[in-house]
Amino acid sequence: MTSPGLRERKRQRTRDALTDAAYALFERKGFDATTVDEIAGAVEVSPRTFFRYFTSKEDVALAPADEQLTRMVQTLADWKPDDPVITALKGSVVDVVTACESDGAEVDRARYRRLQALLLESPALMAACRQQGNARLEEVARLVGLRMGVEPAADPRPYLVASIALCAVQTAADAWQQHRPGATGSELLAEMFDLLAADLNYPAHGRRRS
Amino acid sequence: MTSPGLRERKRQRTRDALTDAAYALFERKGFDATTVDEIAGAVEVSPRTFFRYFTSKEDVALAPADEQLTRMVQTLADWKPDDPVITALKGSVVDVVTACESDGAEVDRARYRRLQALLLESPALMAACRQQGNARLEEVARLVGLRMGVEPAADPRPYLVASIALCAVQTAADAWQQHRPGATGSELLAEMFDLLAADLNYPAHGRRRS
DNA sequence: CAGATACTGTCACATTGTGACAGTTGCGTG
DNA sequence: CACGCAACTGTCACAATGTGACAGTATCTG
Repeated sequence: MTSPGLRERKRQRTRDALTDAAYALFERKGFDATTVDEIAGAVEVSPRTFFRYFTSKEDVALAPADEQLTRMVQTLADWKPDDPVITALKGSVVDVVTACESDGAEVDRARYRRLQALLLESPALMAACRQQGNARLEEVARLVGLRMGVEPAADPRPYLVASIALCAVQTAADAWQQHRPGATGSELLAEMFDLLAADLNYPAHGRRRS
Repeated sequence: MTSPGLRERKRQRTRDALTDAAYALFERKGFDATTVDEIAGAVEVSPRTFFRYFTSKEDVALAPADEQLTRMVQTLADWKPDDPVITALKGSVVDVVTACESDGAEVDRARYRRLQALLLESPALMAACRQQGNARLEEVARLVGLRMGVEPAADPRPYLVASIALCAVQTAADAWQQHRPGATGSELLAEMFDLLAADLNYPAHGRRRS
């Protein structure tokens, strides 16, 4: 495995510098009040160049979450094929977050936490975040469809299940930030997935069937 | 009830004219390719005035959906208090859509259908749509929490249930547009809510089939 | 070294969205 | 009816995001 080449290393350095500068400014001024010009200026780079690394201001903020999401989808794709859908979904999500919380760098964990706060602060960023999740929906639905043995193109159920899984992740993130900032993300995620089946039937005990 | 006054009528006419012009242009050129300037120009109004009626280009496109959503939340709030959560959610959503499909004007139904197509065409509009749903999440979660007898501020489960309900609506809309454009919206919605409990446990009872 | 390739800065531009200000028009009061 | 208030509108100016085109510079490949 040869060295990545000077050009690529430089490019990665610029990208990291932009991310760091962006998060530093977000921390200090908030997401909305920070402009792309400022981020680019902090790295001594033209604003035009910023848009060659990130497609938008939201993109740089959501980049860490996007990597996590990529890992989750990949883990789901590789998951033990005999497990039921809900087990595979819960397992891949929990595993990725657990790995991050135990192996990940401290700066990364701080960044995820910071991102949660930014999401509460900026509706625009929240919208971009939901859109980002939605962009993976197709792929998750495909994997879910495979596992359920149905065709996502003809049956909306895989989409429904995939959407609900994303809901659980989103709700866990909200709970982490708003209700129980002390808990670990993996705990909350596991809780959410465990709640899914139970709550939908609420109050199922002693009700009429059909 | 007295006459609304000339001023208010005029304002409503302008608003309707903007909506009509917007949808006509969207139909002809698509959402992204239509500019606010064109919409305003078609009504002989300054672009500045457009933004006094709608906060954004997305807003004018989503206005019909927003009204539906308002009706659904209202119906949920007034729903028979003894029904279980899932029944109340399904019932209020289905009722509103059913009422629209039987009593609503033809132009309205065409507009909902057109809006679905626009959502598929424009990621920006889709993002705005999800944000719009998310804006009601707080309120829906509050109503769900009341019905479940728990406090949404301390327990994330009402949020989870509310999110999932919105997922079901969204998925029904997708299915309507993509898989079964012939079906009625109320049919599909009822189907989605009926699927919720069953699919989440899939295949909890017995075996996965391969 | 030499050409192909990638990266960057500069310039110009379209679009969305907002604030300030002034002119006009409908509405209620005397 | 005349008056003033409040709402509505247009114009101007402006900030910010995002894109296309072009030229110059650095890197990589042969």
